[in-house]
Amino acid sequence: MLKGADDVVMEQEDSASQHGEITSWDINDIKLPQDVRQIDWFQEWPDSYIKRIYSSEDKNAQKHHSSWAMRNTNNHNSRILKKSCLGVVVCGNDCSTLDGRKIYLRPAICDKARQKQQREPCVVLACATNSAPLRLITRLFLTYHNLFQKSKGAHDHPRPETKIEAEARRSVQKAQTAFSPSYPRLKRIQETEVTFITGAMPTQKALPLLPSKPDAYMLPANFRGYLSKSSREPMLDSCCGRPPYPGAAGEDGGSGEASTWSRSPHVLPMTKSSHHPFRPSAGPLGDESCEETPPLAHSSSGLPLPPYPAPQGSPCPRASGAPHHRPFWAPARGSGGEGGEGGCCMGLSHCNDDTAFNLYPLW
DNA sequence: CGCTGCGGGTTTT
DNA sequence: AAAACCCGCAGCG
Repeated sequence: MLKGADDVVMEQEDSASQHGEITSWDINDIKLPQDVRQIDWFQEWPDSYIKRIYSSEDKNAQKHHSSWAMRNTNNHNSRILKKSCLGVVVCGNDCSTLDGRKIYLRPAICDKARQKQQREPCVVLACATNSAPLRLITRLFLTYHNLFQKSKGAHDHPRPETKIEAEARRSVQKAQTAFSPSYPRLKRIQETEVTFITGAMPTQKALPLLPSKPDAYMLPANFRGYLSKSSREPMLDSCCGRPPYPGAAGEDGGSGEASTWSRSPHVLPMTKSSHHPFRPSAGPLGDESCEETPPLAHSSSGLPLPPYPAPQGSPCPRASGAPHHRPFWAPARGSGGEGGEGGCCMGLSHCNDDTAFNLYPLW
């Protein structure tokens, strides 16, 4: 059944090898390579079939973080930690914001919390829906053996919020509830929406509610059909597995199965985490190789991104978390920090896209 | 309160 | 038999 996909992933593995990565090991190996020369940047959005080796300095790798909502899946092997993706939470009403974008919330990891989450109203203004059915898609598995990581399968759903974004949204919701218990519910929802959509973080609460990068959980209307028509059976073959435009078809090759959702550098959220947590403190490759960021020629297609060679082998931090990707209009946080790096992401394509996304009113 | 890792038990392949 | 899933527990922030 999955043989086709297996073939694909094998090709992707080959592709990874071409990048010089060590692929001679398997996560199930009792003895994993000791003399690791190639250390990978932490993959915040692991997708498709990828094997990576992280630095022992990499705290995200140590903690087995992922921006996908992953839950543990017991494989009865204490040496190996296996996780499966929980998918993404979408509005049960299939609602959209005024500009047609969808919201993609992060599923709670805890079962109880997730059930509770699904009883909560949609965060989108004026959406009276009380159900936000969870799309549970577990085709991707992450396997960790210490700092060795292997992902298998492909996400066939959009990226949800990052953990930090979800936490921020929750805290904002909570705060608003606490502040005004008698506040009309809808009103609260509206404000929550505003806050969460603008990406306000706990640490940024003092900042004005500037629009941010909701891209991670808000995708263009083009993706509507995907969710509304095939919310149960995503059409991998006809949709995600194919580049949306001819130009990208050539590079497709074996990576076709890989989800395009996660291939989108600019579908990445602008989060606090994006600024450091998912960025190795010191990478073996430095800041080079960011040229791997695709020359986004997506504007016409409307799709947020073109598929591009899988992230594996791409140590570009931006490719995995849009790190210092501050909106062009956003004030620099603090006086120093990553300010100096912000400029490197001011590529036109990114800016154009971000501009389009960020300036869209959502309510 | 929710995330994370662990592990026993069960179901599916 | 192996893989995947379900569930509860404990530690932690």
